[in-house]
Amino acid sequence: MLDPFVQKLRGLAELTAIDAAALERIMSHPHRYAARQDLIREGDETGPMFVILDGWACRYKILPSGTRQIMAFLMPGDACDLHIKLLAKMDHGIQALTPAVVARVSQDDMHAVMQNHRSIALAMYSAQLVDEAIMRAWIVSMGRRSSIERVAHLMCELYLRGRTIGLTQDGEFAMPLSQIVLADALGMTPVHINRVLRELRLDGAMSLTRGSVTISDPHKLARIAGFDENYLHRRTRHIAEMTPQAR
Amino acid sequence: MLDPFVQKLRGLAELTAIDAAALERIMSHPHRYAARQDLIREGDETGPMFVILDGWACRYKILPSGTRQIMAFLMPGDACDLHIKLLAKMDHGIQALTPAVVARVSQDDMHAVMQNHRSIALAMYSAQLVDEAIMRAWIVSMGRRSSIERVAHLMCELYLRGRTIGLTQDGEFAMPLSQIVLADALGMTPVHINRVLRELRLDGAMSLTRGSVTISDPHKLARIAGFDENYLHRRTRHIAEMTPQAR
DNA sequence: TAAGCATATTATCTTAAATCAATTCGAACA
DNA sequence: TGTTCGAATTGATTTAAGATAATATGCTTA
Repeated sequence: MLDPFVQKLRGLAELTAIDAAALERIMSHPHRYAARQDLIREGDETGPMFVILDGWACRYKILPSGTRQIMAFLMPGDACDLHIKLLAKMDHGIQALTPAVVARVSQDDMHAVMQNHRSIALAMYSAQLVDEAIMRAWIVSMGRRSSIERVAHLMCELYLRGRTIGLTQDGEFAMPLSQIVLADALGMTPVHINRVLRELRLDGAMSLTRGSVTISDPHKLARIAGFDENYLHRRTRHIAEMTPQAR
Repeated sequence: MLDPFVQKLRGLAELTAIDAAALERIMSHPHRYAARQDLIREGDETGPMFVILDGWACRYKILPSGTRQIMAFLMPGDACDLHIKLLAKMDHGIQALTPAVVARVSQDDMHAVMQNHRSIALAMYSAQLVDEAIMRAWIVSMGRRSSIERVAHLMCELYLRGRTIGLTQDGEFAMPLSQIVLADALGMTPVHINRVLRELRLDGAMSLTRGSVTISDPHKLARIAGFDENYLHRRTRHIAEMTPQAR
């Protein structure tokens, strides 16, 4: 398995083979989680940094009313919470959405690697800045976009993120999120998500089936979303490459 | 003027007088901005780190439709964008909401100070983690809270943040945000914000007047908001101290 | 292969918040 | 000391999305 973490960081900084080897060393002995299993819960003492190697997870919070809000999706290659040990307790939970393989890296190991490998540190800090930009984009979506724009925008984001780590093939995207999960992320009801997905399908923009998204018309989807990929801060622009026929 | 930046970081880590002096050194020569003036605009090349010394600012984005979404409020003591130079361009703007005094710290200066003052580095990383937690709390609010809960939640957050840097006195809070600005932050219309504020006033929870908030019943306000202060990761709990008569 | 259960789908009805439209208020200033 | 202009307030109407409910579909697994 080509390490998706190394693959992702390579999109943010130049990593040598030596850097990559150092990363792989601290990520040996990954743990397996079942779908719906918590990696860590709200209120738990903060622990190691997690790196998702396979499968998807999310950050989430359950409100007193019982409703859930998902605040971030974590896909292979994503790391969470560099420096988290500085805080005492988790203010939210992290849960596997599919069966997942996750490395747990101690603060000390990570610190040592970043000290000895300058470009890893740069890549990690860049990744954190991009994660913050993604959160801001979610705030913009929830505040000022209609439901169809919001769904389209999230799909554009996830497609481009998935592309970096090889989850896409032409307009096909391996995305294992149920409509219920999407609803919890977008602050909508599953019923309404379903209606919006039908509209996007009839529009010929995209269609979602169990475990997979087909982007039929990337430009239409991006237009509906008002999508501007700048916030993902990739080295090269990719919207054009969302087109199935582009190579 | 007691430096609000030092005051804030002291809430996150133990700083010696020497640490404080080092911070003050790199923040000499602050700039003045008028209300509505941009510190930096979306699309601009990334610049120095900003530290708000006086006044309020916000991170914002203008959508193609012309609507604005505010993604964060910056008050005295808040720093933005440690490491920002790793990214090429700003994906959002930062604008003064009131006349403001802002220090601009170069990446190199900040790096040097963090190298030589371990506790400053720890405080800065903690501050960044708290900023991320605040963004996540905003996502939760926008996704799953009603308009009255959202307004109440934001007020609780700002009150506690303002408290750290001395903007509050008993139940009185110097908060210079107009209803239009609040609307842009909460993803609502100014008209609806106004209706919600009336409801909160009639409820006896809080009332907002030009430049100032009076928290009449902190516990009621926190109850309406479903407010749980854990995400602000303060050393001590403060909700009780929101009560005017508490010392 | 049938049962069970989560997920998806569709229709109907309700509601929270947006939109539209006037005023009113109040600080800045000419 | 009246004028001006942005901000605040209130009412009437519309609408996007929620709530409810009734199937349908399709994996799992017994």
